[in-house]
Amino acid sequence: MPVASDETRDSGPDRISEAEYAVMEPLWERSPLTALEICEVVCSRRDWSLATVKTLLSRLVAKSAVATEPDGRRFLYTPLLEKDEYTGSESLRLVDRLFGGRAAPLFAQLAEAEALTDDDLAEMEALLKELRK
Amino acid sequence: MPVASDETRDSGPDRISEAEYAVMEPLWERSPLTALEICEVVCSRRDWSLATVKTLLSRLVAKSAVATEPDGRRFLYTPLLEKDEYTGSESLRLVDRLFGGRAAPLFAQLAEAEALTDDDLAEMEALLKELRK
DNA sequence: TCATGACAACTACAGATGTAATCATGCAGG
DNA sequence: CCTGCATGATTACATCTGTAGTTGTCATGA
Repeated sequence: MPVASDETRDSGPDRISEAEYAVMEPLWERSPLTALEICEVVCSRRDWSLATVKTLLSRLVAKSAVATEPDGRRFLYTPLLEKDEYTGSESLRLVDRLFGGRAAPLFAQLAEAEALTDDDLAEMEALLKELRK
Repeated sequence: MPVASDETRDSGPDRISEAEYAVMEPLWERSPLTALEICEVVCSRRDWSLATVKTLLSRLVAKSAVATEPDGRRFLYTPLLEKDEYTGSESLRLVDRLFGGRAAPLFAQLAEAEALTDDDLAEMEALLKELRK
């Protein structure tokens, strides 16, 4: 018979919150980092205390979004969830939820909000050309 | 001196949650609607009770996202927040948070996730042509 | 050796969110 | 006239989120 499943459920792809995302950012820039190094980056931007960063880090560890590696006294944190994985799934979620899975209306919205820079237009044009080839 | 500000703060553009969004959808399709009519649309999809829909409606009213108009015994609900307003600001938020305000990387992500249909590509191409004119 | 300081772990707590049950009230039918 | 259904209002409650304070532990320098 199979081993009785212990409580450490794999939990699937737990969504990470906005505050947690802020903690991931420095890790995506460079890793591994200590809690203090992460705080140096985000605590000023968000006016957080080091304790807050640590709480968020432990939640991220619980969600298997970052890994820890002991380094003597402290821990080094490394992202497990890749940035592209995250931005990709969030983007898909938005398109699905708000635009019925169609990307064109999203694009139209952004255009209407004048959120498209000339650079964006140029890059997208290039991308489109590539895709239709 | 200025009038002492009373407690009814205008509260600004309160964000609406995902569940609340589900209640807005039928209203954007057709309005005004009664709570029951809304439930007929969403309660099956989300496996909700009528009570849940009513709670969400009252939260939306509190956030000034929908308006009520008495109709004898019950209320008729009408959206105040327009769909485009919502999808637009959500889209902007996503682009800002995840892609530093640039839309091109978002589309690159979607392309990579193969979330762009041929129709999307065609529509976007047309729109691009329009925008660069 | 002993106090200090640096960390991670644990605890806290208010507000938002998801999901409803219960309360109150007024109209419609007997 | 009274009672029951329909409907909004009020209350409930668990979980998630944002934001920390407090505790326990160890290593290091006096």
